[in-house]
Amino acid sequence: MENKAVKLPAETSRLRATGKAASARTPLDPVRWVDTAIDVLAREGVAGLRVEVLAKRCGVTKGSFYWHFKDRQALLDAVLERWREGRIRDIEKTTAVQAGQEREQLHYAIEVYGASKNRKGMSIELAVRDWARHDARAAAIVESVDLYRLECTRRLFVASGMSDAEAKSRSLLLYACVFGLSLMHYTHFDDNPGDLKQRIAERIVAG
Amino acid sequence: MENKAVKLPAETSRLRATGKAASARTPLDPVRWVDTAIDVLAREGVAGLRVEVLAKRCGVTKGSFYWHFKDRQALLDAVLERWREGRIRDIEKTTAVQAGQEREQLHYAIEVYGASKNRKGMSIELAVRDWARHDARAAAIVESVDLYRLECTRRLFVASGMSDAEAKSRSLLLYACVFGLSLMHYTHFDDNPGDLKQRIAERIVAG
DNA sequence: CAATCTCCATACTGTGTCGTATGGAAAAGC
DNA sequence: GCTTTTCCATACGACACAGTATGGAGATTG
Repeated sequence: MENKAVKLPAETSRLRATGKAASARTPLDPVRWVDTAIDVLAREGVAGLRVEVLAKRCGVTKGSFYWHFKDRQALLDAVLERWREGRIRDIEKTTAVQAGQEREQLHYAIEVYGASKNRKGMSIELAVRDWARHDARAAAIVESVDLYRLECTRRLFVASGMSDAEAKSRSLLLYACVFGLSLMHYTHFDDNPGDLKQRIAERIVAG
Repeated sequence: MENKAVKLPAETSRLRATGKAASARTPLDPVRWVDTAIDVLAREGVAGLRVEVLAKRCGVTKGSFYWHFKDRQALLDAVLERWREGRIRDIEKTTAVQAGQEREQLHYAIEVYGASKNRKGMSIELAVRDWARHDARAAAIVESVDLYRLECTRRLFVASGMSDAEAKSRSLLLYACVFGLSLMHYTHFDDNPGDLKQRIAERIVAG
């Protein structure tokens, strides 16, 4: 009666993955709800995650929502969990490297976050972080993700020949700078932002 | 009829500055409203700036608010303007230095922002920055403040002997890192955060 | 003392939101 | 074919919020 949200996700998900488009009757599943929720989260922040708004974007009404989720908080939890899983996978992919290529991989990690192609990902990132400033659950998720990230890049710095203490500080510097840059507006500060970013990246990873 | 908000601010302000405590009849002025608004902003973000909530915190009702301000947006604008003025003054104070002490002053600037004593200031900072992600007026204010900050620290880096391009990148690195650090949760990453911060600061300002 | 002005309370409308209750159409199971 | 289950629409109550209208108490001014 209470945890309908976890009911048969694999089954319905498979059903939608068969290529059967949104025909006469294609039932929504929690996955779809979380998808659109993250979309809205990226553009409006957690305050934009309102039940009726999401329902309209899904082409249904609230009735559907409250069948799939116990309440609004259940959706928020699902969004957080999904975000964490995605981040963990992403970090593992980004920091996987063969020996000797650690510095290049660190540069790549910085570039990926700062890339303009990844604007949506960074919007989600900032939205979740602001969310975490007022919500304990979000804060816990963010902290766990941060710890994982910091640890992965720390290993890269160590593998590239740094001391453990230095590697830790560099790792923290890297992510702080990446996130900090994304919430600053420096378009009119320099006419060559590419050179700026290059110098900054060099300062972060160079020995 | 429309811009009551700018009505005699100096006069009423002077009246409250005479030491006359909140006795039987001490009228509120826009300054008081903005004060409490910034207080709420620090703890709940711009979403917490609701008219009736602020009124309750001021010990009055909405009637008072709509006498002093045209609407909610007028208060938000006043908050932004006040924030900018405070930041500009603060930057000028923080980056004023006699020749030869530029590096020490840069270290001091980093320390001030990262200090735990300045938590409220950083909360406001982050709240305004998140606000700017969804509001054009806030974005304009943040950009102007950022430009001023970047320029001030850039001068310090130049005065400490760096090239102009390097000074620009260091200036951006400094603020990006300061703000980025404040929205990360790295408490459990290292048991000696002081050493981490010291290394990071050194990496930012050292030649 | 009367008129006016200042500052705020109260009451109201209208909208947006969460959550519940209930019914109903389509599919699945027997 | 009938029943049950699945998934959603509709209607409703309760509350929070922005903004307006109006009145009224206290101070100020003439």
